[in-house]
Amino acid sequence: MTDPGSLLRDHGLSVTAQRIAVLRAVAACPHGTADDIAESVKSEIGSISKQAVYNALGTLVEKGVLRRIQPAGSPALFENRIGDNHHHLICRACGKTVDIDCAVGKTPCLHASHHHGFHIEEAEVIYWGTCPECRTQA
Amino acid sequence: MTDPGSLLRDHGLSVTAQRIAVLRAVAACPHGTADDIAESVKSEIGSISKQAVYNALGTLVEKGVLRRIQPAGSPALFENRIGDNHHHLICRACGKTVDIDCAVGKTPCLHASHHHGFHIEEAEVIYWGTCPECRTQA
DNA sequence: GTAAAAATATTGACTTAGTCCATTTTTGAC
DNA sequence: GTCAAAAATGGACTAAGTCAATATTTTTAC
Ligand SMILES: [Mn+2]
Ligand SMILES: [Mn+2]
Ligand SMILES: [Zn+2]
Ligand SMILES: [Zn+2]
Repeated sequence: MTDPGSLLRDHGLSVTAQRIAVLRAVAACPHGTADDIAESVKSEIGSISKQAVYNALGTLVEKGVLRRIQPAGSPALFENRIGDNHHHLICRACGKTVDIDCAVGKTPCLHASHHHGFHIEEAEVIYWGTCPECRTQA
Repeated sequence: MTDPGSLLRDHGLSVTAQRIAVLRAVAACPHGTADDIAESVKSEIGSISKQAVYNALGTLVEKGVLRRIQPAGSPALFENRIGDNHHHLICRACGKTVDIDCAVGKTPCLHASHHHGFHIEEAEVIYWGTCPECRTQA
């Protein structure tokens, strides 16, 4: 991982213990919720306020350092794998989330057939299914 | 529209004033929120409880009569256009939501490149962009 | 048509995933 | 080191639902 301090400085952000810990936590739990991140940060630096977690995550997403995924029926998930337009496959039963490479590459992989005059910025793809573990249980 | 009474009966559901009104409301406001539906129902039959709205919508989605869309940062939306696997294009600025015909056949992106042993049931696609109105304002 | 059983609706408390805001603390620039 | 700007904290507040007990309506059986 890039040094969190430089990463923050490179994006014009002040370097705080909380932001550094949040960056480390996201690296440690990919596709973690704000709550997962908070727990991980607490175990690393002792304490952090809920608001600081949301602020750090929000700012870092804004700067393009992190990516936020908001699957239906789940709190938002965060990851630091960015810039490759990858997608997600989520288990409907247990919520397990895995990365799926975009079959087409790095450029936006989907083009709406008729765009109604909209300017399209992103095509978000979520695959829903059942993971191997949940499937054997059913 | 199919007669709401028969539609309910055909799916083994009891026919109640609330369910009929909810079906009419969804037909009247496609991509409406539970709240939109509730307002529409109230103007039609006088009153309905919040819970009855959620119950009716939930049951009808379960039976495949309605479809629920849950875009990031928005309450769930409901529609009665089902069975054609169409997608949605949403304006980031104002939330305007329009239908987009399914891209299957046009892109390889709808088939996960590597499915990690999951059984994939659905590929959900949401296009994010800016609608013509919001674009001229910017 | 009526009565009992089953399904549904109502009400109000409760929950989750956040946001808002006033105050305190930390950071970066000089 | 001083000071202004930025960030963190704590606590109240909100939106979008869910839960559970009770009341009402609908269906089924006669
Ligand atoms: Mn990912
Ligand atoms: Mn639609
Ligand atoms: Zn699973
Ligand atoms: Zn718009």
